[in-house]
Amino acid sequence: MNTPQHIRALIKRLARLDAAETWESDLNPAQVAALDYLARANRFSRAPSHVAEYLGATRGTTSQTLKALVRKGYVSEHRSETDKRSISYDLTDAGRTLASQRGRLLATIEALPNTHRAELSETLSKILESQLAKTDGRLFGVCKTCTYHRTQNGHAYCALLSLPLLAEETEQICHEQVAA
Amino acid sequence: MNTPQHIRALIKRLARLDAAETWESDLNPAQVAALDYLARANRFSRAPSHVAEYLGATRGTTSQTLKALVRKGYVSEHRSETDKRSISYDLTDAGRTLASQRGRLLATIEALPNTHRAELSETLSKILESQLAKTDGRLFGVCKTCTYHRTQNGHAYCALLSLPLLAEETEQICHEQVAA
DNA sequence: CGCTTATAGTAGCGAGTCGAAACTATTGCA
DNA sequence: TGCAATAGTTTCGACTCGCTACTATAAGCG
Repeated sequence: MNTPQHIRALIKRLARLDAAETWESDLNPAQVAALDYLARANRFSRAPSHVAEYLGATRGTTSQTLKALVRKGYVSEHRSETDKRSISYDLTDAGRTLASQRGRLLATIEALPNTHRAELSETLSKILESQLAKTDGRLFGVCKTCTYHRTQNGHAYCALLSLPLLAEETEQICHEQVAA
Repeated sequence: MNTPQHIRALIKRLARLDAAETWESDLNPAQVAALDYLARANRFSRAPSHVAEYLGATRGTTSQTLKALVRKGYVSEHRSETDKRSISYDLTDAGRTLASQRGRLLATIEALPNTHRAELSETLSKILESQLAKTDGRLFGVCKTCTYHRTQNGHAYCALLSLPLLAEETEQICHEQVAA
């Protein structure tokens, strides 16, 4: 019972059952997925197009989902000064509260022994990387694991954008991230 | 990077990107999930309520999805003689063809080394079992791994339904399955 | 036996997702 | 200066989703 078919079925069912749980709140699965992404992404990666690429959806669809989150008060829109086309979405307090809620799947994963978690993380990461390679998708990895991440006398710095970074920002998802 | 949050995100993103791929066919993700279940389930487990429970959806929603599959010609309806309320869905040839198509995720999993596949299968199964225990959900495991599965002079037999089974049926999903 | 309750499946509703295509407003490049 | 690329939005039709209300059949029990 470790056929590829079986493993795929496990991944899909796990995700599906988790998504079904989501209807208990006032957000649907797509809205939860978007909110969850925004909660983990840095300030350069919270535009509709970034959410769309991360979720594998079109910009049009994502635009609607984001508007729904604004309407429900979990997220706020901020237009950029430098590029007047682009928009960034920030979580509101309500959004942060909702995003930090635990959920069954997380609790189950937490209960796993450390060694299993490490193996699981490793294997799933490999699978994701292979999948993304096939579609020219980006990894959306964490800032501090990026080739462009630098540290100068205790301060983090992005060599791609030529900008200083806050310590907590280096733990966030960046759409520009390239594995070191 | 093997925090529970990260692992959950990996599972959900993998499933989401795989679901996005299904729009390339003329079936949407829910329809593919239902078709995929029907392709793997035995003759006692292909009713709308079984599909609904497996997918974590309501009977109403599942009913519509199944009707869509009938309309598109991938599945056919069969009413039971013994219980006139119940219906079973069978795949048509077109349905079987579609269900056997490979897809990127499957190919990626196939490319994994055997040991990693075994570990992955084991850990994901544990997670799924924990999740199902929390919601009183059924495992929908394979017939031959069930407590009620018997073998009498080379022939398979179900001790719950008191019925003889075909060899290939013992490899299929059964909604009554209880892990031995 | 008949009556009540449980079960199996369905229809219709309103909100929202989904991709696709057409559209506006910027920005960037030649 | 002009034209192409980019960022985001709108609208469309098909569909999912949970929900409630409904029909038909079956099963339990007095």
